[in-house]
Amino acid sequence: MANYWLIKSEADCYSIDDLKKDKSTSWAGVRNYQARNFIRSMAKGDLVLYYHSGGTAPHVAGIAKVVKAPYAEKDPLWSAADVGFVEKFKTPLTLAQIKHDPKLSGMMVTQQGSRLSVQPVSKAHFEIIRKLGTIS
DNA sequence: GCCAACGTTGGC
DNA sequence: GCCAACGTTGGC
Repeated sequence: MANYWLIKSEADCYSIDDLKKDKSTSWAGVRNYQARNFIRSMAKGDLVLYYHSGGTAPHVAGIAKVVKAPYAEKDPLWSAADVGFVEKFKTPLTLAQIKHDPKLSGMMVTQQGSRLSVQPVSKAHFEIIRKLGTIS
């Protein structure tokens, strides 16, 4: 069964445009045990919300997918997975909008102090966000 | 740039 | 094993 995730990146560090240009990238360097465990739960084909943190209005910028199952980094304590570009949203969905939408309540990213850079997302939430981001 | 929230480190 | 100090994240 496919799972859904949300991964964070600072837009001026590695944005969805960078991912689009590169086609895919190795999602490595996560140094948080909870986030690492989520990475290890990823499977090829899982869909991923690509979230830009930082900036004036943090937002979900588009969709990526797991293109290579998780593997150990050089240091076997940590894991990485490869994610590929799927689509960039016509209308990025801001964190404010997510918080405001009752259908999206309970998402981990809206909870205070959630600093996890890799988070699970429910199928329902994923599909709502994809729909909202894709309409022009 | 500020600061609250959170995770990690390290002395005891 | 506790907890204070410290570093980092990330919204605002």
